[in-house]
Amino acid sequence: MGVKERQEREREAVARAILDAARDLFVTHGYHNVSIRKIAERIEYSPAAIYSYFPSKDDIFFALAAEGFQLLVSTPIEPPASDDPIDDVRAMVWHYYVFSKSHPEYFALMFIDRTVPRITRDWQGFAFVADMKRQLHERIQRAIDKGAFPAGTSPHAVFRILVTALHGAATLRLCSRMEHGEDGDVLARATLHAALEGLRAGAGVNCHLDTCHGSTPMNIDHSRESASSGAHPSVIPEVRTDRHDS
Amino acid sequence: MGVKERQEREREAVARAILDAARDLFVTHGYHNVSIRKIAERIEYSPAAIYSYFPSKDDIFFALAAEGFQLLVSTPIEPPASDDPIDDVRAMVWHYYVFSKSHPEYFALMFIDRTVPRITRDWQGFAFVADMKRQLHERIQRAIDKGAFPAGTSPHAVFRILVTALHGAATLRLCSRMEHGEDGDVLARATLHAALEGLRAGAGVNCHLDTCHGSTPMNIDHSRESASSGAHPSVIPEVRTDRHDS
DNA sequence: AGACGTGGTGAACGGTGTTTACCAGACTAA
DNA sequence: TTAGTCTGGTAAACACCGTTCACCACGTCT
Repeated sequence: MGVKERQEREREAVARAILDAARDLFVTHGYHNVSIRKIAERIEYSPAAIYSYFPSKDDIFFALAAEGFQLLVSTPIEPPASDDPIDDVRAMVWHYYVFSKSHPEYFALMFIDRTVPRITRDWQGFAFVADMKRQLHERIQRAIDKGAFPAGTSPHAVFRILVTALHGAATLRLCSRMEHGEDGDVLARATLHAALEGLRAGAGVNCHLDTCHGSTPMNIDHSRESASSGAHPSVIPEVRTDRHDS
Repeated sequence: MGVKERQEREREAVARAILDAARDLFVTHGYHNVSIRKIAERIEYSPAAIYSYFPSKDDIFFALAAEGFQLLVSTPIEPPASDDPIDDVRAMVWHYYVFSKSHPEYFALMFIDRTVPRITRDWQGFAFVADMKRQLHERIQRAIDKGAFPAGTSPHAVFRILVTALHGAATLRLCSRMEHGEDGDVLARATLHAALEGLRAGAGVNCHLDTCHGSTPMNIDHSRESASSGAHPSVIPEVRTDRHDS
């Protein structure tokens, strides 16, 4: 009777094994240096077998990206250094940097790699990430209400500016573009500190970054929407994963 | 008589053609989607011919990276908006962001791509980049002397913090990790502004980022030197280009 | 017991970076 | 002029890659 159920379980187990093998290999060798053949060899299946679990290498990435976001959201944030609401905000964004250190390959997959397939707009993994963002906004708003930032400061601006600044430090470190002997943590802390002080000095007042209040910062495929960029209209080349239809 | 000279010229012309073709293809298709075969086809040579001009695909990258730094240094900086020394500093670092927009593929090659070969420490292209950095430091020091930043502010800290913050904005934009509808220029300006205001408020005083005062922020191969990192010692996987000897 | 369906396979296709044996033609020296 | 050398370029091969497809064996259902 439980035949279908057992088959289902077995399918899931193999899919799990594929993801585990892919993750392990990605962590140690980097995404695009890992081949379907290597994954297949690791799980002792033929390369073709993988294609009955995932339509393409792209989709293995999608599944791992979802795991990455789950990891980012579910990892508990280190408690702030003091009761100062500034430190509360600092701890929240610092979480982003810590994640880039503790899970570098997930971070690279999710936020850096340009050779990785674009996540399509209607991706199921959106909801819980949006939830997290809402929580962050609320806590920032509370800090503003307590007077940690000048009245009129945009919580969204605070969020984006701090994440952007830390993203710079995280990517410089992760992509080995630090200066010789420079300490990534020190640079990250200093950059975050400067941005925080600037926001305390009023840089987030009347600062409208949100033109639409939409999604989260992942590599979304916006190709169908109007390209509303600056002076250099469309110089940015479309970089995609290797596919045959090129 | 001038035979050697003519041969030399011809060699150089072909090398130039290879680099031009590679650059054009990289700009439109992205670095790792371009094959030696495609470059060879473009210049109407056999793939093997390229290997008598460049030892590997890696070295074509090195040559292009050198061109990129040359481009970054030689492009004139947009004049500052006012006589305020703050605007002078702002204009200098903004140059970095503008470069990420006007030459996205060079920027990605030089500062983002983790799949690109590491530049070895004893690379000839160092000198003139170091020169540029010295000039920037001097201009920042002048701004400090004029009172634009608090006395005791470290010019090196100003430089690194501002570049790091802008690097975040540039990479978020370039890697398509902006929020939906967000304007890259607005985010970049806001982040830079916040960091500048923070430094004006004293975030750069007693801020020692330079442990060694060494190289420039490119992907240097530090493999021979002691890895002096933070809490997660060596989690960062070594990501290298596809090679057979792996 | 026999038909059916599904998961897995080997082999292939068209691509990749790189190496190698070889050749035609330009140059040089006798 | 002729013989020899040196060199730039090539075709073919090697060992990979992502992906597809015809096929087969086995478990399941009738």
